[in-house]
Amino acid sequence: MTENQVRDLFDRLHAAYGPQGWWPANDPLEVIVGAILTQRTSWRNVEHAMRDLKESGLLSVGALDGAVEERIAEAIQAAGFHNAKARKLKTFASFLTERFGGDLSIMFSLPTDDLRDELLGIFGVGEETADAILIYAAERPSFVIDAYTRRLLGRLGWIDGNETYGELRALFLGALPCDVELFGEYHALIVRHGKARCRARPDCAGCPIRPICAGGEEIVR
DNA sequence: AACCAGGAATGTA
DNA sequence: TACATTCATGGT
Repeated sequence: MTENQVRDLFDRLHAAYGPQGWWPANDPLEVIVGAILTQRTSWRNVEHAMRDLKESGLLSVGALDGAVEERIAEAIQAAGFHNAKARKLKTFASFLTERFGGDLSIMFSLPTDDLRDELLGIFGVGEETADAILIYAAERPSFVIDAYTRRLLGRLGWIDGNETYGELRALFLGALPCDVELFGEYHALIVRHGKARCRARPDCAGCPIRPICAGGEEIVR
């Protein structure tokens, strides 16, 4: 995967689908909650769970920190893995409360690298979730590598499937100008493309980013 | 009706 | 480091 390929792919996706305006949430906390809820889960189910969570009055740092895990789990049941995710949400809220007085803007005032390390130290926040929070909630430059990204790059024949998360992230960051909006749009476009086309059509028939996406084996996942 | 969806933690070797 | 298991709902 060359740097030119990375830049060219963005241009094709952007030409095909236009601006995406991600993340689909109203405020930074909703981005974080959504990022945790969507782990290995369809966005449709996440929207359902977010609605129920809000209607239960639990969509705030204070409410999540104060609520018992079982009540959170009940509210987010539609998202799947609800017990595990309830623990993650409560852990995040508790961490934020103890360490930063429950104020997201204080945590987000950390330098980007330190902020990423802090996020990765929180139970339930892995690399993808941390990068999603960095870009879409904290508005810091980073890049999200997810299943859609690996699937697309594999189908394009640009990767062999053994690359680590950090390696792929570094490839994108190294090939592009450091621009939060660009990074956010790029990932959103990859997801959009994955949902719209390549998943439904294994042979990539009618793929809007042809000719670079023109069939081939689905190598990863 | 099997298959999959915008992962992460934990345990084993 | 590398790989398996667990967590669980809802749409197609």
